[in-house]
Amino acid sequence: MTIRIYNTLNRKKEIFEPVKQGRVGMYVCGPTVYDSCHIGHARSVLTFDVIARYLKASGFELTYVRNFTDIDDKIINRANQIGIDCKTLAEKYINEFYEDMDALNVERPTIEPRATEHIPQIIKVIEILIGKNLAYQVDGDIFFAIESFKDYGKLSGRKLEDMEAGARVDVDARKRNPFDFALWKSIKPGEPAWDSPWGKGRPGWHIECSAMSTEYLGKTFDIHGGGKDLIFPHHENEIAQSEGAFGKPFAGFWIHNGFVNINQEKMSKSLGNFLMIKDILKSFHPEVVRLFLLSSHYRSPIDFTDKAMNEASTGLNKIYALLERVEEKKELSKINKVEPGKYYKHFCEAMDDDFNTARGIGVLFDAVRNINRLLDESKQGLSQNTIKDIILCKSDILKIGGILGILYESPGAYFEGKKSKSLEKKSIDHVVIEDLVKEREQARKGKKWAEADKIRKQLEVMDIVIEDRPEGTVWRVKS
RNA sequence: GGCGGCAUAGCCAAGUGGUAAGGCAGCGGUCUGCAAAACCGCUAUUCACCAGUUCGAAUCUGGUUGCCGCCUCCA
Repeated sequence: MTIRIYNTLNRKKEIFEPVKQGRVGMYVCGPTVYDSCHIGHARSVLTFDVIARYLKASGFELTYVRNFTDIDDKIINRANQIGIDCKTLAEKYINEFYEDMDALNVERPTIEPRATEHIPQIIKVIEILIGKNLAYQVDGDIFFAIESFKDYGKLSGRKLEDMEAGARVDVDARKRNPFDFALWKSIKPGEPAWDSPWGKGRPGWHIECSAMSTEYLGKTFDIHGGGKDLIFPHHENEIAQSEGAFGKPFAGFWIHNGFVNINQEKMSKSLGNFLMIKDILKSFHPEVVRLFLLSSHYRSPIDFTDKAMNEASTGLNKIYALLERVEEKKELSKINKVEPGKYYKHFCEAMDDDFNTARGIGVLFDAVRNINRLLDESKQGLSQNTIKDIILCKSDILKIGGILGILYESPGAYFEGKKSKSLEKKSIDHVVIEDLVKEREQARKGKKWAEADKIRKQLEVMDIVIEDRPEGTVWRVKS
């Protein structure tokens, strides 16, 4: 089984081969912790969460590093605004990040380093760069000299000459080239600072990732990821720093996820349309968020709309309803360890092709339909063969769910949770519904259809849907 | 100005040389007291447009149009 990954570095899909056979080192740029996480963060984090899960499931021993940028202009500004120190601010948003991502069932990376805890490593890299004449000091600031690094621009496909033409960059007369960037910034009043050979100051934005990835994954590692926007300048600069300092190839594969739009608009401060994860989770089940975000390929842009979310919700219901249907059959409850079946294999084929979760979700629905069909066809009882097929297929569904990070609730808990949440929102008592359902069942027993239908209508207004099954009546909340 | 991406049914979305996955919505059917759920069938002779390469293209090449992103903090 070979995995093919679209490598931003070469702008094509390439066969994935890690530096060390069987082991993968992956570094992903995490958030700058100065504000709550929005749906765009969720997409990035989920993309790499699924990649990490899949690599592990494929047998790789994975070291997954995702950093927190906990010192930076934005943090300083925000902290000063609110009147608290940077550390407290960062701590607050790191905790929020965990709350959001735990809610979204994101697995923790192997290591989650913070910039402020790696100042010595950062200083060391800067010293090497100065020693190699790739960086220069002006007052207490250190800048990287991009013209001294011959490969500058290879990730983003930029040429220095072209960039200078229509560039909009801060003019800093002290820089040799306008695109030179700060490795170290000297202390300013009211800013946190650390001792360094160049006096008190703090690291620039890009250097932390070079220092921390090297610390935990080595000078050359396999995968470096992040949002598309990070390609330039952030990742370009990381390459310049790391390859400049160590003279070795940095990351073998560069993976970048696409953006999330809101109703076809880019999320931006001016539009004020940032959708925060914690707010989305008030309206939608976390697995709906996952299913929605994973239903497009990670590199494509995706448009967040209520309609799309409701469709994802309908889809998730369908899968859980199937799982519940299987659970209700005693003869299907045997839990034996089952080898991967054809649906899981098809899913893996999709994932091997640049982590194509969209195609994989198609396979998931195929599997769901397959079991529903088998159950529909066996009204008279399940044959041994059918039982075997269903157990295998269900096991595939759960395996796929494990990679996508969905279907981890029991169907019962899932539907109960939905009911409670929906009824709570409408301030309707559970008991009221139960009573109406019982009343209707009585009416039906007496074949008083008009009365039964009237009650059903009543429930429908409350977004309650009735299912009369052979075993009895069940009610659900409309998705 | 420079760099890059995208255009597939009513909507969402896979498919990168071999004859259009999947989901939602809709219609017809099975089931049902009627429904709901589920299943079955139907719903793109066609993949923005034009030319070319090829036995064969949604897929490759060139061009046109339209949309979007990055180049400034941004996932």
